[in-house]
Amino acid sequence: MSSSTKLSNSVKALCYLANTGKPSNSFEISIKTGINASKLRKLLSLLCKNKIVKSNKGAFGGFSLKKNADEIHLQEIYCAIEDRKVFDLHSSAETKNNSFYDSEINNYFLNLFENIQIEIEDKMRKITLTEILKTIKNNK
Amino acid sequence: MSSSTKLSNSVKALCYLANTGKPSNSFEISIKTGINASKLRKLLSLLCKNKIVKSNKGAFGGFSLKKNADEIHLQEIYCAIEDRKVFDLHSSAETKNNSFYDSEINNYFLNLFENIQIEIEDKMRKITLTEILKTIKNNK
DNA sequence: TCTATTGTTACAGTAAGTGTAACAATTAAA
DNA sequence: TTTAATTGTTACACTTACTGTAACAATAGA
Repeated sequence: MSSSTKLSNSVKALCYLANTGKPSNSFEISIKTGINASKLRKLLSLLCKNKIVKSNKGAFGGFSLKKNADEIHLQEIYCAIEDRKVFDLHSSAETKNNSFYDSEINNYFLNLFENIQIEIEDKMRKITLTEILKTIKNNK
Repeated sequence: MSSSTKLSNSVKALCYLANTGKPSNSFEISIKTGINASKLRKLLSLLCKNKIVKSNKGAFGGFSLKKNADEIHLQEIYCAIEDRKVFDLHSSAETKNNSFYDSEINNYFLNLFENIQIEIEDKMRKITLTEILKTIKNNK
């Protein structure tokens, strides 16, 4: 799954959980969202580790939100499911030659990409699940 | 090449061209920057099509800047070499079910990612090759 | 005409992503 | 305590994308 597909799949699942209120297992969420149940469990287990979602094994178990929808923001969802950065500079293999400002330019871009990453996350930090739910309901 | 590696390789080549002043062929740039000559020609041909670089075939040909370094900004380099977006929502395969706000959530993210893309490009539009050269020389 | 160079295509090799299945671990209910 | 349901994780085959390089046609100046 690409980083953005993971994010939108996670939000789909979270929106469903926010709407139903009650705990739902991966099969139920799979049917309602169209996302493969195994994929869902992978994503939701990451969200569990980050205290966004609560899971219960065993009979009548399932997933539910661990916080209110207005306390969950996009940035923490993104961080929970994504380890990689948006921009990813492969400065390993080709950078053994220290010719012509090589490392200076790499550093320049590492710095630039880091700044961009911070801005994106700032933007996402301002968006809560509640707002997303509101937006999509208005557009329906 | 990942999108960011392409960008930094392009900037490396452009910095070299800005520094030497005179036309240089792909082999010379390859030696000085450590980037494969064939790769360089691919990148530089894209930059040619976008009027950033000038190329001359035949004996004593090569590449040179088509504009002054302070007229070349990062955003146009990025656009010249990159067709893909930073975030890329694969909304094709899985989205045939129109279940549970599926298309609404996809639209929400398409819109969000588009806004982020615009902000990144705005940021890049403010950075010229001259500034990059200045920064890397200061950090040397 | 000849030589140097770009621009483009092709290709083999590698790496990464995908979707699914399987199953161990766990938990709650009976 | 047993049973059934469910998560969490691993494995795997499949596909797709990326990579680096080579090759060579097209081109243009000497």
